[in-house]
Amino acid sequence: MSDLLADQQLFGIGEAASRAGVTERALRYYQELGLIEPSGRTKGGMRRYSQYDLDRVARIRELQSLLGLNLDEIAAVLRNEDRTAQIRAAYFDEGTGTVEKRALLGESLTLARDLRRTVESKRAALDSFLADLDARIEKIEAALERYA
Amino acid sequence: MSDLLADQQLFGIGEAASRAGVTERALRYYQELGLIEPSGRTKGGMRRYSQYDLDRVARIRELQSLLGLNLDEIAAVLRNEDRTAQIRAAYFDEGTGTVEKRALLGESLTLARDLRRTVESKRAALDSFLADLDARIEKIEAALERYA
DNA sequence: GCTGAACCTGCCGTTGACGTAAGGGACAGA
DNA sequence: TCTGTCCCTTACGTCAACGGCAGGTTCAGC
Repeated sequence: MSDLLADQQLFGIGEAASRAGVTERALRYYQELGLIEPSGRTKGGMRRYSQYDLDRVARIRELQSLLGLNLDEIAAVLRNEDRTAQIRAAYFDEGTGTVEKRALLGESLTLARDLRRTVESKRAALDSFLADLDARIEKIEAALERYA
Repeated sequence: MSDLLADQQLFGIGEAASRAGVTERALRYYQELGLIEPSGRTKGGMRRYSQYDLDRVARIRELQSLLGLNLDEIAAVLRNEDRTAQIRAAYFDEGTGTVEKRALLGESLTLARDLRRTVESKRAALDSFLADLDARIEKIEAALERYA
């Protein structure tokens, strides 16, 4: 149980920022835009971040650097993912009817597929870029070969 | 020969901008940063862009959106590519000695490989991102299957 | 030669994503 | 209780990548 408590560890904004690899200002800014909300606050009003929060920050950075989304678009993606989690919760709730469950799953699937399309098109572009680059490299290597 | 002339067609900044899918302001800004230089000017000083110039703009946008490079980094990449082209020219020049040629090719190869590393790491990250997403999608689909 | 559209060079404005400093409270350890 | 460090909110500053004028010039067609 002490392990469980250790797992529930909360961090101040300084520690959280350094673990997440961002600045404190960035964390406050993300919060301002509604991207994250620290899991708790001390009685005095100081932010306390959980590992879940840190993972969420990592996700934000990933969406930023990998897909080039701006923070508004990221907010939308995160809302979608939160919604999916919500759906999962309702899905496992005995009180949810079958028809309802199917609707929820369908919605969830649509959201995920939308994101997938975005990512896939990016990947395709990147692949063809890489192919071009490889062709160029091979040409140069072949030229060098002829001189070796 | 009229075909050749047609191929050499030059565009004003308005037409060039709309063809490249950017604004006139952006074209002037890229020029300010040394990313492009219109192939010519009229006697009165108006910019004239060639197809080569437009391709270069497309490349700038690609590096921007695909790799997330800023304009300074793009300037560096373009300088590298220009250098490679220069090298190719020298390479086919009879006046260039064998040792020199090999050095030029080596430099060219290094530049291309550097860029390749950047692109490849990005692709890897994107791939794992996509794999995660696919796993999520399959889970949802499986859940839906059980209800069909 | 005239006219309307396209273009020129400044140059200040804007937007997104934070940076940074001020003027205070909160907290943990001695 | 005191002290050093961490943290709070508020608010102005910054940097990249352009946007958008103003005031004058050039060009293409008639």
